[in-house]
Amino acid sequence: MSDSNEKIIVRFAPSPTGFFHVGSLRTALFNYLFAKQQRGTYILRIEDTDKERSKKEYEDDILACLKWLGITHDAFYRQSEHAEEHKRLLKKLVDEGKAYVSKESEVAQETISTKADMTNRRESVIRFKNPNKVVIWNDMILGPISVDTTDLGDFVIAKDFDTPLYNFAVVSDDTAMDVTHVIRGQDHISNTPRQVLIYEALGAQVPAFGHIPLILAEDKAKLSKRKHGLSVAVRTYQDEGYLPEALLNFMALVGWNPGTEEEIFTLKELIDRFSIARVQKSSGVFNMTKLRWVNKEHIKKMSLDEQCAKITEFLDENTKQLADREHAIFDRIVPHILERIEIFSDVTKLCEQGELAFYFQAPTYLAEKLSFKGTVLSEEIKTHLIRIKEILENLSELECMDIEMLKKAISAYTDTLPSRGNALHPFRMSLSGRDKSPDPFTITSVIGKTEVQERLQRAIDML
RNA sequence: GGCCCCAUCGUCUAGUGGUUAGGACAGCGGGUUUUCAAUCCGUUAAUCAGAGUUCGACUCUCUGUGGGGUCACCA
Repeated sequence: MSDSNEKIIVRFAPSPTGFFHVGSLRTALFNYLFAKQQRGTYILRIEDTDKERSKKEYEDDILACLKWLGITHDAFYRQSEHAEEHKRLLKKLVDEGKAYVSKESEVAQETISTKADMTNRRESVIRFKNPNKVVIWNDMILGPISVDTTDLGDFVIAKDFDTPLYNFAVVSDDTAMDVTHVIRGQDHISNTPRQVLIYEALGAQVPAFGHIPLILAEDKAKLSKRKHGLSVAVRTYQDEGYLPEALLNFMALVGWNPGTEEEIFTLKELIDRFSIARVQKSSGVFNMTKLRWVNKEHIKKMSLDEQCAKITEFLDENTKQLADREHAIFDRIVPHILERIEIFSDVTKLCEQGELAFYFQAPTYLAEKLSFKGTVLSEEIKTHLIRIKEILENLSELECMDIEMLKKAISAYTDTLPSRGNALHPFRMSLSGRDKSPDPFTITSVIGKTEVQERLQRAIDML
């Protein structure tokens, strides 16, 4: 553990070998929260030592996603920028006899496992001289862990002096950057003993380690590619209209809780409440349904302007044009759209399923649809619709826009009927033309008295 | 298989020897509703198993079982 007056330095070190993954996102988040809460430094370091697999495209994706999420770093490095330092330390270890250049030709035949590709193997590599001791560290999350490194053998730390491998490069960089706390996924536990050995060989201060639980798919298998329609790429959550803070909020909640019954947090609130001691030991399942719920809670907290802007962004072309032309109507639909979505791409679905069009344009439908449950005679329906039209006639435009007032006026009539549905169903159908839609009072409050009168008349004419 | 880690409702979790084992999401039921959505109320559901320690174990110990991670000249 560190002194309380020692400044905390953490890093998030993704390798740009794939699109930014939600699992990595949580590692970044926990590092960020831990650092920010204690006024420490959060470093972003791109681990690009694997020249074959690293791509600029992936680095750009990581950076863009992090920016979208609002996880801002205090310092930025690429591991490849530190080649000289890696080389220097590698030479130092070899000079001190703590590592050695190993000729592989003799050992090759027996050592090579089936998955290793013989053609890519070199005739010499740099191996770490394993002191074969028991390494113990007190994990910030898991508690004491001890591993006998004897069976690790003299593991390879570099292909040559210019090509360090992961375990060595990480220790070299973390040392150079004075990283005090290494927070990473539990899939790194098995790397830790090797790294501790390297720290000790370098005579460097060993940082504190905290291995956070992994995130699993619904079938409890590793979160990989597209499973159960769930994507692992952070980018897709942005594309689908999730709010960055909602995603962060949800990710924080799998593997951590504040110890209270609060569940919805802004990034700022997460920083205030976070505690590494309350991080879970066991892995958690990524539950998309709950994510959607969290997202909806965050949507509710947005300002009306923000909500409008976001909805507009996800309108399909056709609806967007209608909304532009009739923005007064659009403004009035917004609260009703909000009721029907959990993520903003739901808005696009609403458009595609025709659940918004009737607000802008009179619907077309079959006359028989006007009959409630198909049992009411046209003559009766006609009577009801004419009556409703008359009631509206006596209401002001303003009264029609007030759902409660309107409902009261119409109910005065429909409540006298044996079945209100006989009148209210055709009323609603004449306005929306759909089997399932918002109620006629809501629609009236959006489209206004005149338009309703017209639609009512069209229905009456159809009967 | 070796090594390491983990284990409370379907899922995320609270709980740190004595609780009717709490909350949230989902589910189910109901209220409100012409319908859908939304909303409100209610409700089903869990301590992996077996020993031990103890007056008393979800909680401590051991064993078993189950799940996961890792065993690269990737990171």
